[in-house]
Amino acid sequence: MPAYRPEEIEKKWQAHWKQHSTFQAHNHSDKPKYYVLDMFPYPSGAGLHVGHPLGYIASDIVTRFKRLKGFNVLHPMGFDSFGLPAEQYAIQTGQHPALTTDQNIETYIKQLSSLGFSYDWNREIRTSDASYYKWTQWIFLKLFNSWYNLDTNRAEALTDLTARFAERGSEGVRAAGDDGDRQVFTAGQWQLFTEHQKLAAVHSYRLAYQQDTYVNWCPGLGTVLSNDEVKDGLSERGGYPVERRLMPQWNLRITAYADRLLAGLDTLDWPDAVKEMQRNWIGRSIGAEITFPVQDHAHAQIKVYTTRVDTIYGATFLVLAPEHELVNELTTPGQRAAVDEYIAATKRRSERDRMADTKTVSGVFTGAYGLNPVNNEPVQIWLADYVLAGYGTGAVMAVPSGDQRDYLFAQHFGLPIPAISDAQQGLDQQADPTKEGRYINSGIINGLTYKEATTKLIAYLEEKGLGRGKVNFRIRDSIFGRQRYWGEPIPIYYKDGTAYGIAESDLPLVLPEISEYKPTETGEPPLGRAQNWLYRDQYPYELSTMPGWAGSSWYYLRYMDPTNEARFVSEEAEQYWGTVDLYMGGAEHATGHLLYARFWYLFLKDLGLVSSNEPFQKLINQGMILGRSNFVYRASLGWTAINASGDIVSQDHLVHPFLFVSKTAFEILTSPNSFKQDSHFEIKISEKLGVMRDNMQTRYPEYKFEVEAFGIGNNTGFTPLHVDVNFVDNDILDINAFRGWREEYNNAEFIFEDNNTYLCGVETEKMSKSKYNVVNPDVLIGKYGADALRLYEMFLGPLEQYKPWNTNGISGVGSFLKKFWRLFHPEDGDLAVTDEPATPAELKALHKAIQKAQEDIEKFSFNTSVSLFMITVNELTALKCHKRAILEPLVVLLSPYAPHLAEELWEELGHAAGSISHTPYPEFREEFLVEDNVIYPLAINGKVREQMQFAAAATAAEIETAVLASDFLARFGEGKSAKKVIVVPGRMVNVVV
RNA sequence: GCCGGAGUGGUGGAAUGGUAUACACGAGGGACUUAAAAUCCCUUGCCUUCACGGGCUUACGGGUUCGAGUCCCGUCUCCGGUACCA
Repeated sequence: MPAYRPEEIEKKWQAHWKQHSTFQAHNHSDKPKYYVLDMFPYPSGAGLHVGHPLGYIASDIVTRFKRLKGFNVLHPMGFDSFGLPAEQYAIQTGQHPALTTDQNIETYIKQLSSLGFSYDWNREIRTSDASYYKWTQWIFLKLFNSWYNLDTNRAEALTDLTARFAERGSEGVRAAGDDGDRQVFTAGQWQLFTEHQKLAAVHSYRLAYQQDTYVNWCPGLGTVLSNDEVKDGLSERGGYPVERRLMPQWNLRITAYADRLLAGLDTLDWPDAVKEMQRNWIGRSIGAEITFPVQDHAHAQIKVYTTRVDTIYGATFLVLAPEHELVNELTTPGQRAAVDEYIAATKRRSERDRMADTKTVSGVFTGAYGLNPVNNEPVQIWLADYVLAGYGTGAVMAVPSGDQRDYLFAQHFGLPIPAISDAQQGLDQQADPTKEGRYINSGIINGLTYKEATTKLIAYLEEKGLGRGKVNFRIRDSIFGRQRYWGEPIPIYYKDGTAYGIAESDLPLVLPEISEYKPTETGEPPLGRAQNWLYRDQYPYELSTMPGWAGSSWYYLRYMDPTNEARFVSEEAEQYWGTVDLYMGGAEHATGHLLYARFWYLFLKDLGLVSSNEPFQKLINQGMILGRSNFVYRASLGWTAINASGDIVSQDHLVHPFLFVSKTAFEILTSPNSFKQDSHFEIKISEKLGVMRDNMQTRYPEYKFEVEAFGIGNNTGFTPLHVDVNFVDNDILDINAFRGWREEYNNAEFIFEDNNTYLCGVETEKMSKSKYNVVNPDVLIGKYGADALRLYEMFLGPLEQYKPWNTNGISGVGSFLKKFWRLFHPEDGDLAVTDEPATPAELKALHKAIQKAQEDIEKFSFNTSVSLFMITVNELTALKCHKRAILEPLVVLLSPYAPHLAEELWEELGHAAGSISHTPYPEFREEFLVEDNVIYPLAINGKVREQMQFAAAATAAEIETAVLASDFLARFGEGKSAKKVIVVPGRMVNVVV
């Protein structure tokens, strides 16, 4: 084998691995197991850019390393293949989303294979396959047929609940969810219920239930979105406006698990940022629910939720959400018109306006008064849209001296702001939420501290039946339906308007074919178009489909046993593989997927179907690779054309050439204080304009032209435009490629740098098509090989960090691989590895590498291991080392990073093809690192002055004596004497003077 | 606002409290070549000096320490997340 030719050896080994299923993981093994999971990709039409494989490369390195360390590694890949983009495309083109999805998956598999990833492709799954979504539907039915028992703190079968109803009625059942929605009945009444009535009574207990819910409705996409799919009031996909709307929806009762989801976080080895995001998302707060009677309305009561009961004497008014159920009843005739108008105005405001506009204070007085339960003081009842209907009770007691938002409201509407603590300060300026000091103006808690007051008030309110301590969560039940086609059908049918789950034996409920993917004319979801789509030929099915996160909430379990037709995963497989040991993926899933998947896992655990508490033990977020955009600077030119009779004519029909100025020219010409000495660019421009004018003259001889450049000396005359980074090398523009890019640039003219190149501007931005900064891995693999790309992505910097992509550096790892190759093939000829014994220097280089390579992988510090390999190869090259004893272990060390190269060299060294993947990792032997002598830096007061060599065995005292006996102090001590000598054995000596 | 993370050469970045700037890119110079590519060698934090050398430097200001990029306190900037959550 002559020179290093990645294109040949990479294809060869990829084919070998595929043909021999080299990376197949077995469900029975004596080896310890290790499960490495990549986050489930959605196969988008754009394919992969260089940012995508970052995490896959890292996880593949870990996978291959663990195999060498003797683990049975599960490292699967599959596709989250239901989803919006394919469906949007289907609506536009009429093409079935399954088709485009399949094509996209093929592209993904091709690209992933070309990077040399060691997936067990025999376990590939796709969420849109009926054999997979059968089990997603099955889990849904389990949720549908379960309730959450607060006494046992776990999900239980609904049949247990109905048995209990039959025996004892609804009395004493403590279930997760809102008891306000539930009926109260005796066992006798239950037994007299019709089937219909029973189902209605039971519905509000289910973990999957249908309810009128305020949703994020996105008219642009024709569907509802979950909170984590909405960013700044716009849909995350497509950027369409989103509005609040009350609609019947399927929901999953994730709130039942809020406490366990929160507590479980403490057991996980995850980035703090992700854990913190989940904590905030769950949003547990400890407070109290307090009832305010309403003046002149004997039956009306307003319940508020507060985390600061201690401030109740400062509550001078109440604020209800505009949607609050008592609004109508409480509004006095005098305020009726104002209230109606306010509610109407609130509805008109989109969610986005409401979020954008948190500064303006708005609200309206209802005319009614509540009574503060601790002192019977009347307090005004207001409406304002800063109070959310969905959180707490939809009503707050406003304490203007303690809460800034209440303060602003009170100030705006001229309501009183009484102080409640002797520690509050600056109340003429702003609220002070302090918990310090003693209470004042506060009835029974005057003089008490925060802690004392809270305890006393809760006891007092509980005794009077007007309040109780309560824990609240910010998290809401998850909406579990989309008014879309391309998703799992929800396995529900309706009989006389009542929802039934279909029989498990009838699963899967296959997604029917339809003629068009749009909603029906009557506004039903696309599934309304399905012909004769009825359960058992008579009952209509639910028409919404599951959201994107349904299939991805349990996929990691299916990989353990992907083809099982009898069970979602066999007990054996689940017990062998357990949970994911390393989960690699992006931080964007922090509050969506990662929370839903944990929820489903806990639910399955309650049903006894899985054996642990948390599905993902260790999580690593790979940072995003940002694009490096290049810019050209277009000059604004003013053309004048004059015809034969001397009139200025319109030029719409003429083609004008563009003029682009290089970066330095742009910077000088747009700088407001450019001086005359920099004016050579202006001269260049006016010369160039002359040439351009002459060219126009030649092209359109019927006119006379004048042209000038606008805006020199400020920023208006030049427009920075993104230029495709593929036309740019080291920020130098390829003029010919650029001219050929677009027709209108064919005749473009340029003002160059002084070295006659066109230098582009640079900025770091997200990688995206529209910014022309997307770098395609296929191109780089073609040029440098997959091994080089793998190494380079790791070499860029710490895995978790966000970092800009710059293709320039890849040549460095390219030459490293060639150097590595040359250790084996010095003359670019046949293998020249010798069996000579290794020298101590060579052994030291090798064992340093073995030690550090392992440490680095265990710390997920891949960038430093690449540097380490470079250093090792530089050392061995300098030592002219071509010895098997050194190179053979070194190939194994490198193999997780550059597997193709390693396989090839391994085979050349005489090993069976493909066997490097399961060979043992070289053993580190410390004795090779031991040196006879150590060079110590000598410092005066911490400042290093020179070096001195000592025997490695020398004691601190010996070194101190030797240093003081030398002329070191005389030369650097500035005549002072040593006060103290610090000797750090093996490291350094510091003399204090 | 709140919660995370990060500030080190022209660039990406390295550094168990112990010689800051490893490794790589880029740049400059040289060798080989008819030439190019490839490859190899030298220089490359900043200031100062003909040179030897000297001084300064890890966002900024303090502190702890024999010794701080690293630990502590304060400030600033950037990035990510989140937000009328009562």
